[in-house]
Amino acid sequence: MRWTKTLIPTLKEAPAEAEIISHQLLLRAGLVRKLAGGLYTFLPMGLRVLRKIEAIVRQEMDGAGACEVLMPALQPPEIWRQSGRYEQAAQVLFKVRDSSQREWLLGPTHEEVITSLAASEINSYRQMPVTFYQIQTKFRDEIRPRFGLMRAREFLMKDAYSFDISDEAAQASYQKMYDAYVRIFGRCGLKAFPVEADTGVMGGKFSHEFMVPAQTGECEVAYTEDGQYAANLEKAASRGPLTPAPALAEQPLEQFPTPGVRTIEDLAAAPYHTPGHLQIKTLVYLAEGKPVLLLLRGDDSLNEAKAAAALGTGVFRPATAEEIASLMGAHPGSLGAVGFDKARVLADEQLRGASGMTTGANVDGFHFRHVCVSRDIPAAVWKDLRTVREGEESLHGPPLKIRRAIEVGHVFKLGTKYSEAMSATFLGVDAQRRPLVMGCYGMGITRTLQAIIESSHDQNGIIWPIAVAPYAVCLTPLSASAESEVMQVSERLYAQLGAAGVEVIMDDRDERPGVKFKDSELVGFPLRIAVGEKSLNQGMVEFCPRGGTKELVPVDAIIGRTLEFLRA
RNA sequence: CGGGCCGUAGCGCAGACUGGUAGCGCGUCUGAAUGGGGUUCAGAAGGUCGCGGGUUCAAAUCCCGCCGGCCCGACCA
Repeated sequence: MRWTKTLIPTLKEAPAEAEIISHQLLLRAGLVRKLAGGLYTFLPMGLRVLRKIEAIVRQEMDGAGACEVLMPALQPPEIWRQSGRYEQAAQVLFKVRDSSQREWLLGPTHEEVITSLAASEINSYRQMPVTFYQIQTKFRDEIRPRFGLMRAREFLMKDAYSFDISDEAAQASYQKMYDAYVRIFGRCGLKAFPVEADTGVMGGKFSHEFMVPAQTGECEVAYTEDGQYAANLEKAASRGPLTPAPALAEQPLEQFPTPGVRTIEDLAAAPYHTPGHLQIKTLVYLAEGKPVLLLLRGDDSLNEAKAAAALGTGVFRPATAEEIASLMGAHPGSLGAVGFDKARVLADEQLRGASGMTTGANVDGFHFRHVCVSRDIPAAVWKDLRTVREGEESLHGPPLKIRRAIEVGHVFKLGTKYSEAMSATFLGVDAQRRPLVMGCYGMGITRTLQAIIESSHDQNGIIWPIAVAPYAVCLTPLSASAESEVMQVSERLYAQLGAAGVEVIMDDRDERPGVKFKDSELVGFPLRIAVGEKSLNQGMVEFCPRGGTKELVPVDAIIGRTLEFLRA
C-alpha cells in the first residue's frame, strides 16, 4: 500500500472528547472517526487491525474445535420474552419498529438465537459436544457511551456457545474456551489475566473475566500477589475487615439522643466517639418493589452485585427519602433495624456475633448503644454484602491488593438456564430427555483493539505488536521525486518486500522527513525502513524498530534482516 | 435519570463578565525557499457563532426554551 492511496488522517492535537490515552491515539493515528456518541467508522488502518484480531480469534476458535456461524443482528422480541430477559435487560435493548409497527430488537448478544437454533437442530447426545461461535456487530443502548470503543453502542464481539450433555462435559468445553482465550490474548500482545466474576444478568453457575491491567479500566480487581487469587471486586471475598467486629460483654440496650447526627462520620466524631466499625449502617432498598433492610458495619460499603445475589433479583434500588420516612418513621441518619418487623432484614456476615454496637433508633435524633445483633435484631438473615478492601486477608492468607483493569472477555458456565426456558432438550443414551448444558464465551473485539493501544504506547504514539499491526513495515523514502535514487531504491524494496509476503506501506508523500517519522511512530508500525540520501551514499538503509534502536543495514541485506525481525 | 461544564472555521481554543464590522494556533490550497525529526516566508480559501424565540437602534455576547456533546454519579451481558 502507498500512503497517498489510502486514508490515514493523523492529528497533531487530541480532540477534546478523548479522555484516555488509547482513545486519543485512536483518533490521532487516524484509526477511527466518530459518527455520533458510541458509533465509530473504522478507517483503513483501524480496520486492518480489527481484521488481524479477528483472524487470530478465528484461528484459535477453530483450533479449539468451535465452528463459525453468523446470526442476525435483528431479533424477534418473542425469544427474549421466552428467556425472561426482555424485562431483565430492557435498559440496554435497542428496540426498532418495522413499517407495520412490529417490534424488533437489535441484539446485544445471541444466547436466545443460538438456543432456539439448538432447540430445533440438536436432538441427540450424539451431536455433542459442540461449540458455535460468531463474530458480529452487537448493539447496546448504553446509558453513557464512553472512552471511544471501550463502551460503545455498536461494537464488534466474538461470542461462542457450547452445548453439552452434562455438567462434567460442559466443564471440559468451558476449559477449552478458557485456554483458547489465554492464547488469543497472548498473541495479541496483551497481558490478560482471568479473574473470578459475577454472572450478573447472564445468569449461570460461575464465570471468569479476562482482564487487562490499566489505570483507566472500568473494572476493579482484587488479587493476591502470589497469583493464587483474582476476582472482580463485585465478587471478591476476604477473611473480613482488619479491625475485627467487637464481641463485648452484653449490656442492656440503651437509647440516647444524637441531635443533628446524619452520618457514620458524625457519630465517629466528638462527642460520641463511636468509630465506624462499632456502628451498624442501615440501608433501605426496594427489591422488585418490596422494601428490604440491608445492614452493614458502619465502615463497610455495600456491594450491589452481592446484594443482587442475596436478594435473588437484579431489580432493586435504594429507597427514596420519602419512601424511607413512610416505611421507617424516621429519616436517614437515625435508621435502625432494632425491633423492626415491617420488611426483610439482611445483615452482612461481619455483623454476626457483634455486640456493643451503635445504630439508629428509628426515631429522628436518637440512636441505640450496646446493640447485640443476635439479641436485638433476631430477624436478620446473614449474607455476604460488603465490598472487600485493599489489605484484608484473602481466604488463603496473603493480603488482597486492588487494581483497575479493562474487561476484554467473559466466559460463563451457563448450565441449563436458557435451554430450560426455551425447551432446548436432547435424548440421552438412556433415552431420557434432558436440557442442553450450555456455556457462553464473549470477547470484545473492538474493545480488545483499544486495550492493546492502552497497554502498548509511548509519548510518540501506538506501538503495535507485530501480530496485529496494520502493516508490519513502514517503508519511508526521504524524497518523493520519482527520479531520485532514494525513490528508485525504495520502489525496488517495496516490490521485494511485497514479494516476500511482508505487509508493507510506503510513505510516498511529498513530506519532510520529520513529518513522516512522526506519523509512522504515531500510527505505530513495528518497523520503519528509512531510505535517505545520506545513508544510501554508503549503500545503507535504516532499520528502525518501533521503540527500539536504529541500525544501518546494507541495502541488499535489508530484506533478510526484515524477515528475521518479523519472525522473531 | 440526577449534578456540573460546554457548543464560535476540519481540529484545538480566545472573544461573552462590560452588547457596537468574527479572531488566534494547527490543518487545507497557491507560490517560493528549505530538505534527516511536525521547517520558514508570502498569499488565499474556509464560519447560518448548535437551533428557535425574546430584550435592544444593535446580540457570538443579555434572557427563555429546545437540541447536541463532555465530565461525575446511577447503570453496565
